[in-house]
Amino acid sequence: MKKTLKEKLEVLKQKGHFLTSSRLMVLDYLLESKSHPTADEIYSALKKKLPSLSKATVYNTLKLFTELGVAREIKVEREKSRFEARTDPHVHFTCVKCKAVFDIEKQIVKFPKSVENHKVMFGDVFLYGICESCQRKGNS
Amino acid sequence: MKKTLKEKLEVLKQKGHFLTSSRLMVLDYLLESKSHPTADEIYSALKKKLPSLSKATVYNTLKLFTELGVAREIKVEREKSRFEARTDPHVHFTCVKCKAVFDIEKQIVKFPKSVENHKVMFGDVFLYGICESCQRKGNS
DNA sequence: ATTAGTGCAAACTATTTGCAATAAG
DNA sequence: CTTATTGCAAATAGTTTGCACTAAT
Repeated sequence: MKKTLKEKLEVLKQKGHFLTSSRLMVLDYLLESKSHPTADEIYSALKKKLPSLSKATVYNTLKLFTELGVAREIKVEREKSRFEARTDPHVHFTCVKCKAVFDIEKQIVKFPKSVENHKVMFGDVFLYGICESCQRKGNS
Repeated sequence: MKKTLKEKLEVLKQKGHFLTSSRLMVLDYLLESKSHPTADEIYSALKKKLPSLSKATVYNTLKLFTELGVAREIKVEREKSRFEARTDPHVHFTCVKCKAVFDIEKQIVKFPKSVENHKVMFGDVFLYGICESCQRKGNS
């Protein structure tokens, strides 16, 4: 279910949404980034290239992408959301020291279709600990 | 690792914290409740019994409990935290319709000690879907 | 030309903080 | 008595919203 830039743009078009430069830039930024950026990080990074960009537009864009399934919102910290362009199911590891979020390729769970009479549609697995880099720094 | 009220109060005492009526009430409320209440829900419920209670105290108390491992903060919605007195590992199921959060007793994952060179300390599994009650209501 | 999208500022929500008053030990 | 805890109000952080302006189609 990994989609390319072109495929994701196709989703926008087909649903009748305009291909604006903010949308292109946010989508491109998400696809390039592995760091699961926050709305504010995306805004700050893109503001340099597109000085007219406003934070509201970043939020609007991320909301649209999330609704269309073009991006995903990750709730590893309560205070702020992080976003990623990957929409295929995968585990996230968050470092409790440096707060970095990593994608884990190894599939460690297979979700059941139902549990205790509730119908399961999707699920998230969040692991927390000390990342490789912080372990090396003795930052534990 | 399921602890009783008395055991949890013991943790407070041993760390030199006062046993105030707000703390007793919040702890008692959490132990009685299966609904994973938000800070505001706890505040509203207890305000009736203890009219002098302030929201800041509820937040202070929940923060202290979380730090001491007496309660747990659950981040199923980004906007607000939910809390529970259970601190043993277990899966949470959230209904996307009614937003109710259920504890799942069945253990569906066993976390590895490390993944891709990161040291795993703990983890969360969140399942989302339609709960039994909403399915019956045809609320899907 | 239309109307969706943008930018700005103001509004909103959940949570935190500073400080004087209060109560647990 | 002493100092942790409380209650209040103000502050903060992230996100949303209303509205006039702009730009994609």
